Amino acid sequence: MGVTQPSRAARRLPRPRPRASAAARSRAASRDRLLASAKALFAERGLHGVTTHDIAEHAGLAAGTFYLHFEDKRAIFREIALETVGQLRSCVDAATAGAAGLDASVRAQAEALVGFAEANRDVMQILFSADADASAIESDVLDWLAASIEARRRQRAAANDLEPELDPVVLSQAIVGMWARVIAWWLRDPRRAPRERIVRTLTRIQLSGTQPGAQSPNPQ
Amino acid sequence: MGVTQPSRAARRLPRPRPRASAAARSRAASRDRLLASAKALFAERGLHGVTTHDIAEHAGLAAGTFYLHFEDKRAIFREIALETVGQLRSCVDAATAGAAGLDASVRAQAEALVGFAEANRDVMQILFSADADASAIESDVLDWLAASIEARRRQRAAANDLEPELDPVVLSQAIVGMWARVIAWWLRDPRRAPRERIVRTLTRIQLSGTQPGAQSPNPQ
Amino acid sequence: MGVTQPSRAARRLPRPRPRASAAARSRAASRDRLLASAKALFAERGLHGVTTHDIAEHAGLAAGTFYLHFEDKRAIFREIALETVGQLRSCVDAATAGAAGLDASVRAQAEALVGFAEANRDVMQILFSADADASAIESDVLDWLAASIEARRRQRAAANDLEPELDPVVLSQAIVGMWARVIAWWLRDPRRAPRERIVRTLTRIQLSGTQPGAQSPNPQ
Amino acid sequence: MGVTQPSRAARRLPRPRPRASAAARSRAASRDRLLASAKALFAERGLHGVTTHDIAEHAGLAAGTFYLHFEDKRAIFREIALETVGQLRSCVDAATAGAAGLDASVRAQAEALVGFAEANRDVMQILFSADADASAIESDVLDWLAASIEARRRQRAAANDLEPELDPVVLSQAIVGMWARVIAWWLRDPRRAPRERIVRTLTRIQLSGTQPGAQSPNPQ
DNA sequence: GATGAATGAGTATTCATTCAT
DNA sequence: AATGAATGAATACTCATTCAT
Repeated sequence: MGVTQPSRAARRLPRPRPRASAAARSRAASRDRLLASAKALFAERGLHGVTTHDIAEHAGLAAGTFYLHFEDKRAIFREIALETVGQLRSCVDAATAGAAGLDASVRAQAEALVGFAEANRDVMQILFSADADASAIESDVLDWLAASIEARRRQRAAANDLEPELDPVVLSQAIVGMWARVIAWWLRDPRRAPRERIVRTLTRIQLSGTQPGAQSPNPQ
Repeated sequence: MGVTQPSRAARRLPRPRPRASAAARSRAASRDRLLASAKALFAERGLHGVTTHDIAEHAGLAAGTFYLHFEDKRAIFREIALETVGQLRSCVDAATAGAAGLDASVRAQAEALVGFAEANRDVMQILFSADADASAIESDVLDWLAASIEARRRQRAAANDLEPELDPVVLSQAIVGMWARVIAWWLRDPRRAPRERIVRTLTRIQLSGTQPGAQSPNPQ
Repeated sequence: MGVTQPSRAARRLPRPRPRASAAARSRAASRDRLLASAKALFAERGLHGVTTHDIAEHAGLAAGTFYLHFEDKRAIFREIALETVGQLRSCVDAATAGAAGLDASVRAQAEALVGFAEANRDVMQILFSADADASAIESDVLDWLAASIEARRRQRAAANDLEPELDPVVLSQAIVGMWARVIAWWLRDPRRAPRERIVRTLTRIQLSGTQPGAQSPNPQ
Repeated sequence: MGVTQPSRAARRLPRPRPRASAAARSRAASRDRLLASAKALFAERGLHGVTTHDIAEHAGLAAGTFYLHFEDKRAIFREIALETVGQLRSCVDAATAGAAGLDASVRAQAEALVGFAEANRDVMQILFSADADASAIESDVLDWLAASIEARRRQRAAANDLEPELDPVVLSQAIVGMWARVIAWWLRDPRRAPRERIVRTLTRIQLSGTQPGAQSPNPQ
């Protein structure tokens, strides 16, 4: 007795808080289960290959429960996509922020990208796969990535007072295309190549495609 | 008996058994109309946004007629995709065959690709777009392209007796990813960049990402 | 042999006409079956008590077939209602057109109404019943009837140069309310009263409620 | 032990066992809120346009609470309807009880009806509207009203030793039909006519339709 | 008593596919 | 070969109702 007696404050809200939480916690748990199930199923079968029933069933819930948590199928897809884009963004931004110099920065970016993909395999497969239907999500993820690459490239060009030889817009599309394809391909079966090789390849191509003078050395 | 003999012109056509050809020609015409309609509609609305009724109606045919010509919806999609891949392949092969040297070859390839995309906008949008559901077509088009790039690369490496610095498999995935993205992006609105700039950008990146020594110039 | 040989004309369109008709006739027959089933079921169970599946099944058709013929449940309801209103209108108009004098006209109207109700029991039960949800049909049937009564009444008042003692709008609402209730009640079980008694009662009330001087006998 | 004796005021209330009444009062309050919400919502959107969630939410209660107070959706609808019918009945009975003579009685009835409708707009809209699905309430309200009119009429006929010219059953249906329609129409927008005009119209029609000799004056 | 998350049967609707004509 | 009406399984979504807390 007497051990860790509830404080007066705690005693004053005897049910309200815990009770409300019990339901709220259960609700949140269901929502999370639905999200997790959706991630797994979308990654495996694509947006069109999955029904709301599938998701609910996979989450151990009744069909109708899905609609207590999400507007409809597109809504859960969008939520997953947007959340992931946000995380990826932070992750890449953090990585490049600390990098000094172009080489370091590009490599850090590639590493962040690959690391994130590894840690979020399901979601990245959704995001970087064929079915990541731009119509389901308002904004195309890759377009956003391309835009952020392009912006950085322009900054650098301005700083160095260089006229970029290649159109930055086209170049950024090429880079994200490369990223998406390589990462989707790799995630489908990570034994296809060691992680380091992926990072290195992405880094090299991006760097060489970027640099002035990079194409002169081919004497052939 | 001699009545309604096919005209000389009709006989000149490669169609077999001229006597039966009235029916056969009509059949072929329907089939072609279905294919053309499917290309247009898939390009515009994607595989899942088009019904077999839509295709038949657009072709001016009855709903049931579709199934006289194609097994099912995936079959017509697959046929379009495979036919296009075949054409693209010939086109690219022809272009690179005549090119001397690496630079010329890579540029010829890029030109062939972009030219083909321009001339077959509908189909390429299908092939290189999000909805080109790998599950609908048995073999992924881009995988095939990647394989062919990889093969050429290995050949060249063997010929030059060079150990490629970058993994050819990863590299080829990167290249087709880049292609697909840039071309799909460009086809969505070709006024985004002049054709030549697309060709040049693709050529440069591929070349620089490829060459030994390409990364040395950035001494940082 | 030789008996009723098809005429040359008939022979000249051997398939086209009959063939097209066969499908069209079948289509029309299905549509009619759906309409008939809908009438019966709506009359029995009301708009909300009937599903599109019920209608299709009752018509001996598959669930999906319903949608080949009608937009949705409200559409078939609306079609039934509007068609019936149209017929009723013609019927009543025809009856009153031939009637000379007020008495005759009112009686003819009542007779037409009751006769029509008898001949179209199902549909009238729908139209004059509780469930004839004005939201399902754009315009309320009874409102239309009221408006037409009101118009006639105003005409007559103008002709006779009389200031109507009772508000024609209110009066017309009262009359259609009376009609709808009495007819719906009677149709629910026509043995409740002989047809003639219904006609007579409706006629009397309408006439007496209408006439100038009708209220004089209560001198109070 | 005399502690916390209910005040005299509380004791005057008809609630039993004052000690338990904190809970009981709260319970009754919830029930009342549900009833009030249901009335408002049913009047606005009809029986089928309102969900039990809607009612609970409008009442500021949780969804499940609804079922602590009512068997199901039809039960609350029925309760509202029956309670209202009872009130209306008393109201009309009280009004006619004090009236001397036929005219006065009919007018008093009309006044009571219209007054009640005005004071209970929500509920009367439910009761007298299309959606007052007779299947939801066991007994049709209007049937009850008709029966009571009919009874009075028969009484009077017996007293006066008159053979009624019109079938009292049919007549009573006509009258309630008229009432329901006019009142529903008026309540939908009371600015349509001044209250007095409604009362007067209803009175006149009922009186004239009722009286022997009422139809003689039309000499035409 | 109240809560509110969960249930699951019910309903509308679509669409790939078949088949009698 | 073509037609096009019909099919019916699949799917999204709703909502009255239950029950553990």
